[in-house]
Parts: sequence; structure tokens; C-alpha cells
Amino acid sequence: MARKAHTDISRLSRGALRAVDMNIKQKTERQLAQKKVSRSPFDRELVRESKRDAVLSVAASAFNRGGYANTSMDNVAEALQITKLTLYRYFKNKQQILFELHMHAMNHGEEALWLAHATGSTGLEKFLICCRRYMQGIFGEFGTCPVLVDVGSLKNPEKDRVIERRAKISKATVKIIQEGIADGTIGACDARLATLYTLSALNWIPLWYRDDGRKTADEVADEFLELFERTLTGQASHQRPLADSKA
Amino acid sequence: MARKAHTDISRLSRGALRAVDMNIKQKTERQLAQKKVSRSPFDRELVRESKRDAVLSVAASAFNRGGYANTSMDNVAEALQITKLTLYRYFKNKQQILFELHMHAMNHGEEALWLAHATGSTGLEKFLICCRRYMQGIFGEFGTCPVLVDVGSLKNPEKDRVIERRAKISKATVKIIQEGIADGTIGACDARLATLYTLSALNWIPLWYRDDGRKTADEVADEFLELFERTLTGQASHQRPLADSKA
DNA sequence: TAACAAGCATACTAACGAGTATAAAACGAT
DNA sequence: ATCGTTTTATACTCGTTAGTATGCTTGTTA
Repeated sequence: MARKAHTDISRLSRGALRAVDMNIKQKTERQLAQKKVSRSPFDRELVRESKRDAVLSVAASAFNRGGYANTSMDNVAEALQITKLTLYRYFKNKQQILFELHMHAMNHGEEALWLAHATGSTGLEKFLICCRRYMQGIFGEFGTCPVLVDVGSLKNPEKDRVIERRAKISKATVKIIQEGIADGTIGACDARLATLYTLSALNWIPLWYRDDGRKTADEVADEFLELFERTLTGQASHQRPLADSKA
Repeated sequence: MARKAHTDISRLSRGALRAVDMNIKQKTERQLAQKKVSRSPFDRELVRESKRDAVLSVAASAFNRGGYANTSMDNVAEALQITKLTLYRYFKNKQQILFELHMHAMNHGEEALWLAHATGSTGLEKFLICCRRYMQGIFGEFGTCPVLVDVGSLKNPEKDRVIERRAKISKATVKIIQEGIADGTIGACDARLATLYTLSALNWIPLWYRDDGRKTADEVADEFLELFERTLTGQASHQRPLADSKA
């Protein structure tokens, strides 16, 4: 029944939905398995990684809410109930935290693109798979990832690396939309602007989403997927029959 | 002919389009007229206001591109080819610049809502009028306005004032979408998420738009209006006939 | 129990940028 | 040329925060 609800709210086939859900599930399990192999809770390295992940998660939330520059290392430490000295045991500096957060977001973006091409058949389907996988990534691990605007807070050469990866993801997304326009599953539009339009909506999610019970992450992801689909499958108004011309 | 091009890319009636365009034109002319009345270029106050506007415009661009915190008063002064001491002759401090920029954006938002209710007949039409007027505002005067994320850089009590105005604008936008859902011009969806989705796309524009000849502001505004319309008029997928079921 | 790791308290340096003080230069109006 | 306004040059204070030094406390492991 729950599966049926997914199918009802999106054009993605059951197979495509399953592929997306399985991808992140497998990835998560693979990561857990890698940690479990020859590792116990007494494994110093494993504990260290868990603590690093906790810092990244809390820092990501704080950076998204108030901005990187408006968040001090003391703020992050307080949220974790440790001192800022402890933070420097796990991260070289504040910039490294921001950089790794961006890298995680880029990893999700690239993984989403790969999965879209691996399992999607039409342009629209690829786009929706990509968005769903990306949303699952930014909702899942680390709670949230930083948004574009904080690229400005990164310093070179790391900043250039993130900008380069982001540009590639954006360009690949434009291509997917162009492919959809060509195969007829996406309505005619400026692919670049449509990409900016939809990526804006995607990247804005970490800024406002709160896990406050109002909507679960999955519900938000499903609704946004629905809105993405409407945006892309809608016809240009001069092609679409007027509502009041029906009779 | 140019007028016809507008009509072709959006469901807005000619009357509605004209109302939006006339609104900002009248506002601009009214402001110019106010400046001209009993004012000459030798009018000290007029010159002072022009200089203030120039600071706001350049500061807005710099804040959008690199972020408020990553932009120093020296940076803003350099861009204007003056010294930072001169900036302090026109603004009390850096926060005042940011605050006034946010206020301008809120003014455009509220004006857009007023116009939407004054000239729109359906929910969809009101929404599109609102978006068009808002985009004209943030494109026109001052080039750009700061985005939501820099609210985090504002300090209280100004920050609370901006947040309050922004919340009202957001709530009013949700109501317009709900009205459209009720009158059938907007497809069934979560109005709050649809508002976040579309406002994200709107507020992201100053971050990426460059007047580099690729697309004019009006072209971007028109394309986005088209995308907004598709988003809102699209049917839920379980209601829309499948493309391959046509025969 | 000893050794080591992890975290902490306290204090500190250094850098940066907002903002100001003072005096001089430049500019514009008469 | 003079006077007033505007801008600038130079130097400075102050606050904030990143990041570090040192030594102590606590917890974990062998």
C-alpha cells in the first residue's frame, strides 16, 4: 500500500522508484558493512569516523540555518556538547568542515546523475530519478548539506574544486532536460533556465526544511518530485487548451 | 508584435500583463517625478539620494555574489571607486545597508501582492501577476536584492522586522495558491510546499543572473513565468492521461 | 596499576574588518 | 581667490573569532 502511494504521486514507474530507493539503501548498507568488517565498537578508527560524521551533521545544520560566517566553532562545539578544542582534533580547521560538506553534496549529485542514466529511459524519467536520489541524499546522511551561496565562503583551491564539480552537475542536468525535450517527455523550454529553476528549488530545501513532524523528508521529496514533474511536463501555454475552452 | 510575444508565452491576459508593466512603470515615473519636483541636479539632497542608491546597488550585487560576510566595506567602496570613509557618510554602518536592501525587496514583494489582488481575477492569474511584478522589482532598481540566506547576517531588531515581513509575504502567497486550487486554475497540491518551491526559484535569481547579454531580464522573467505557470497548472500525474495512452 | 587517548580549562596569539579620529586635499559655488 | 562641502590619506581602536599552547582531568585499554 505504501508503495502504491509512491506510484500514485509520480510518473516514475515502480521499477524506477525501486531503483532509486535501492540505490541509496545499498549505498548506506555498503558503507555500514565496510565499517563493520573487522570493526567493533572498540575500533578506534570507527569511533573516530562516527565522531567526525556527527560534527559534519551538526555543522551542516548550523551553517544552513545561520550561514557559515555567522556560525562560530564555539557554536558548533556547543551544539555537540564538546569544546572547540575537541573539534580541532578531528578537523584541521573550519574551512575543512565546509569543504567536506560540499564534497558530500557533490557526491550525492554525481551519484544521482549516474543512477539517472543507469536506470532511466526517458529524459523526464532520468530527471526525476536524479532529483529523488539527490533529495534522499541531502535528507539522509548529515541531515542537510550546504547550499550554493556558501561556496562564497570557501577559499581556493577547494572553492574552485567545488565550483567545477557543481558546474559539471549543472551541465549534465541541462543535458538531461534537453534529452527530455527531444524525446517529448519534457515540454519545450529553455533547458538552462529550467535547470536553474529546479536546482534552485532543490538547493533551497536545506534552508527551510525542519524535521518537526509537519512533513517527513519522504513526503517533502515526493511532493517536490510531483512539482518537478508538473514543471517539466507542462505544455507551453500557447499549446495547451484553455481551461474555459473545454465544453 | 512584441506585445503578442508576451501573450504567447503566458496565460496572463493582455490586460493583466499591461497592469503589471504599468504598475512598475508608474511607480518608477512617480519616484522620478517626486525627485524632479522642486529639484534640480544642484539639489544637494537629490545628489545625496542618488549616491545612496548607487551604494545600495553595488552593495547588493556584491552581497549576492560573495555573501554579506565575505564582502568588506572596503570591497564595496572599491567597486564604487570611493573610500570606505565615504560610505560612512551615507550609511550609519554595514548592517544598515543590508537592512535597507532587504526592505526594498520586501517593498517589491508587498507591492506585487497588492497588485495581484487588485488586478488578478483567478488564483493562477494573481500568482503570475505577483511573480512578474516581483521579478521586475528585483531586476530593475538596484540590479538585485539580497536573498533569504543573508537574513542570517542581519541583527535584531531589524532581523525580526524582515523575517516578519517575509513571513507575511509567504503566507499571502500560500493563500493565493490555495485560492487557485479552490477555483480550479491551479492543480491540487500542497500549497505551502508549492510556495516554497516557487519562492526558492524566485529568490535564487539574484544569485545567478548576470546581465551578460545571454538573456535579458525580461526574457528570464518571461521564461520563469512560463515555468511557474506549468508548475501550478500541471495535473497530478494520477489524474493526467499518460502520453503513451493517446491513440 | 600504568600508559595512553581523549577531552577540557585557561590563557593566549594573530588576523581581520567594522568603525572612528584627525588633518589635509580636492572640488564646487560664489 | 575665498569659503564651504565633500572626499581622502593615514592611523588608530575595538571586538570577534580562528586557531594554538600548556597542563590537567577523565576514561579506556592492556
